[in-house]
This record gives sequence, structure tokens and C-alpha cells, in this order.
Amino acid sequence: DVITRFLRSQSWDVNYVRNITDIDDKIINRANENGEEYTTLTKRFIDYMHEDETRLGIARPDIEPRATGFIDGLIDMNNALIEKGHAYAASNGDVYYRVTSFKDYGKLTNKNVDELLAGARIEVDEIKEDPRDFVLWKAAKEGDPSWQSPWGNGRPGWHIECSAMSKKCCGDTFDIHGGGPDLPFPHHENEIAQSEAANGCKYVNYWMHAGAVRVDGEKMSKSLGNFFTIRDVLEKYHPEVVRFLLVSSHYRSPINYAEDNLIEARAGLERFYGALRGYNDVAPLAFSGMQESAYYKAFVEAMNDDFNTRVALAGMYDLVRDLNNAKNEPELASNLVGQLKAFGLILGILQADPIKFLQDGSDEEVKEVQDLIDERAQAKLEKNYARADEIRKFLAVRGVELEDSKSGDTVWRKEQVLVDIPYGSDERFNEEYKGYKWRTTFTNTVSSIYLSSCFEVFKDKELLHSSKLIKMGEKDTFEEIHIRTRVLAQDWIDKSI
RNA sequence: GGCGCGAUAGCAAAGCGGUUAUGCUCUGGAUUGCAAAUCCAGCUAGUCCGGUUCGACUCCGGAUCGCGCCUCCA
Repeated sequence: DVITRFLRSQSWDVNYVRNITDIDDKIINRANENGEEYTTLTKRFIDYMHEDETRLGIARPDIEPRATGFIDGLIDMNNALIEKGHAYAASNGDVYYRVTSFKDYGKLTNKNVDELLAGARIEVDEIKEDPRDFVLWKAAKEGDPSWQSPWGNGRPGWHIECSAMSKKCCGDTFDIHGGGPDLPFPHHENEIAQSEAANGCKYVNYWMHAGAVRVDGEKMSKSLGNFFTIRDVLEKYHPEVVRFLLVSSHYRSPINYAEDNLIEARAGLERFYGALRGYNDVAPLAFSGMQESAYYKAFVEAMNDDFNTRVALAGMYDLVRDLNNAKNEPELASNLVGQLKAFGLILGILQADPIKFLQDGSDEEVKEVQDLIDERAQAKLEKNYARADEIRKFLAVRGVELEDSKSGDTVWRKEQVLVDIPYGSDERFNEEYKGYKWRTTFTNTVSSIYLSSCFEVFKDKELLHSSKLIKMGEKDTFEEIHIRTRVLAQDWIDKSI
């Protein structure tokens, strides 16, 4: 999504194609289990996917081909491969690709065809000429969805559909082919073998493989029990926070999904939205009018360097600093905001109402908080600072942070929940130092590889201080963290006496 | 075993053969009735062992650790 947005912003004519595999063993099995048509099942999941994408602000591709819509092209391709000796129809109605016939096989992933045999774990199939051969067309089992073909009723093989779809949608050669880190072998290797053998020309100019999303440092998988959906995440975090996390690292780097990283992503966004408050009427500037801007040059340079979104963000932070310094120069500030929003548009962030983003609360809460703010303003006018502070503290404990601006207005924002108390209730320590009581809470959240700790200092049950989140590396021991937190707590008490 | 990727400060994450990455956190200052936000300044780096070089986090070699792929999932 970000790559497409950026390329288009630089006047590239982009044809963005993303295919859907809507027929395979898993789909057939699940549809049979559910007692429904496989098309009903795939439609439901495709609809879900589109809903999730919409929430994340992901633009739809220009074409979203489905495998079952390209059966004819796929059969043509198989025919071409058979004619050229790169494929053969087996006795049972399957069609296989003859791997040894393609001399470049393995060029993408640096595989040696001879060594592949040694590593083959599958049982030797009597039907294939060679265990390395892969299926292009699979004969249908009784009752399964199938299509007619020169080799009898069947359905597409597992790799050919991508070659067939891309040929129709992108042509014999196209520029960029993306995919996940698990795809280069065998899938993309097989696509190359199919398309280059059938079409007689180069398949793809640039391969882009993304880094894996990891959970607690491991691959997400059902067997590991660390599997969850984007919907689960969006229940807890604003979609923009998720996007921000993703653009915070290079697309090729693995990215670790951890609560701490989401919290940090939110903190970064708060800095941007804090600066954007009050500029709702400023629209993103067009890149065409920004050619001379140093921020624009930095942004484009970063993005032109293999879509280095992290470096692009660094430049945007520079802009934010300059924007915060330019609050007394409305014209300049407005221009900077326009630029910042323009960059945000490419990354798919910063287009929301800052106040809404920062307050992140229900309408009832907004009213409740505003009433207290009004009461506090009155107290301040009457120089009743005790009451004013009481209200501030009351709200602070509930995660509402007040900011008095110079003009006298008070704005507020919702503080992140720094610590999920329920975890680690058996890992709390109540200690005493110089007459102050302080409590340490440790957390080791389910999806975090990091221990976190925070401390709260009390005097006669009154909360005096609540620490910020202290994050610890995975190598730190529990004992070390405990000592470190104690030092911080005692340090605070020493200073406050 | 084969192929490939990685190891950077308290945390996250980039570039770069010599010169500030950046963000979060933390510390000091300015500001504030007190705060917050903001600004200014600062503290923490480059897994280990060799080599190349005037100079290496950056290049080369090795070790260690971590991760991915090697499946008729696509």
C-alpha cells in the first residue's frame, strides 16, 4: 500500500495487482466441514479481508484477480509448457512441471537442483517422473469442485495460478513482484520456472520480499499458540498505531509484534498529533508545489532508497520540531503542517482529527472530563489551586492528562495504559523507604517478550507519583529489574523530600 | 545437513570507512500557580576474535547466538 502510494506520488503509472487464491485443499476441506459451497466460504473471507483493509486505510489494488477466474489462461499455459517439453500429463490426470528441464531452476533462491533431491522429505511418488516435479493441474476427486481440461476434470495446481494471473494482468514481464518471506522457495522459484519457460522471456525485474511479522520473536503459527488476527489487534489498538508500527521499520526487516512496540508506536504518533492540534483546516500540500522543500527532498530521498520509511519518519520528526518552534509564525506553521500531512498521506497516517486521536474516548467520557475541566477553570480563577490540583489528580489517575495552553484553554488527552495490572499480580512488591510506601508492579504481557515494571509511591494512601513505563530487555533477569526499579523509586523519594 | 537473513545504546530502529541518525525512556535547564505539552542541552552503542586501513559500528575472515526457508500451504 505504501509503496503504491509513493510510486504514484512520483508520477509512476502503477498497475497494482494482488491476487487471491480461492481454491485449494484447505478451502475445499473447510467448506465440506461446514457443509457449504466453497464459493460461499471464500466470499465470506474475502469480505472480511476487505473490511479489515478498510479499517486500516489500505487502498484497494487496481485488480484483484482470483484463481478460479483464470482457468482458461492457466490451461493454455500448461499446454504451452507441455508442448515445449517442460511439463507432462501423468497417468492419473495430474499435470507436472519437469523441473530438470528448466536450467535456471533455483536462480532466485540460489538452490542447486541436484541438492534439492537430497533434501526432499516427501515420499517418492510413483506418478511423477522425478520427486522434484511439482503439480500444475490436479485431477479432481469425486465430489470436489472441478473444471474441464484436456487432461480430464480437475483444478489448478498450486503455483501455476500466479503465473497465469500475472500474465493476464501484468503481461509476460513486469516490474515488481512482492510477497512474504516464506514465498521465495518454492513458490516464486516455481513461478519463474513456469512463466519463463512458457513465455520465453524474463518474468520479473524486481522481487520484494517483506520481513516476517513475529510474535514474541517467533513466527506466528497456530501450533505455537501465538496466532491472532488483525481484528484482535484492532480491538485494542487504533488502526493508525498499527500502521505506524509497520512503517517504523524497514519493510524487509522482521517486525516483532509486542505490546511494548504498539505502546511506543502510539507515543510516536502522539508527538505528531500533538503538533497537529489546531490545524484541522490545513490540507495536505501537493508534492508538485514542494519540490524546493528540504523536508520534501529528505522524504523522497529516503523513500527512493528502497522505501526506507524509518528514515523518512526521522525527517518528519525534524519537521515537527520546526513546526513546534514556528507556532508564532502562522503562515510558516501552516505550510509545515501541509507538508507533514502530505508525507503522512504516503505512509497512511496523520489524516485524523488530532483531538479525536488523542482523546480516544467515548462521548460520555468527553462530557464528563469537560465538566471537570470547566470546574477546574473556575477554581483557578478563584485561585483555589487546591481544588484545581485535586481535579487534575483525579483525572490523572483515570489516565486523563490536562494541558493548559498559554491562551488559557485547557486541552486534554488520554494517557496510554502503561501497565496491564492483571498480569503478574503475584509479582508485586510493597516496600517502604523513609516513611513512604511504594509499590512495584511487574508485567510480562502475553504478547510481550519484555518485562515491564512501574512503581507508585504513596504517603498515607495518597498516590504521590506514578512512574513511567520501564522496559527491560529480554536478557534482564527479574531480580535485576526489581533492583533497578527500587533504585529509581528511592531516588524519586530522596529528591522529593 | 543445504540456502539465506540478522546481532547497534534501557527499549525500538536507520544510514555511514573519519563528521549529531531518529523516536520512546531517563537526567539537567527554560517555561508553568503546580503540571502537562513544547523547546534547549545531556547520558547510555555497535556480540566476540582476528585481518585490511593512517583510521572500522561500517570492508574481509572466523566464532557464538538468534531467525526464516528447504512440504502436494501459496
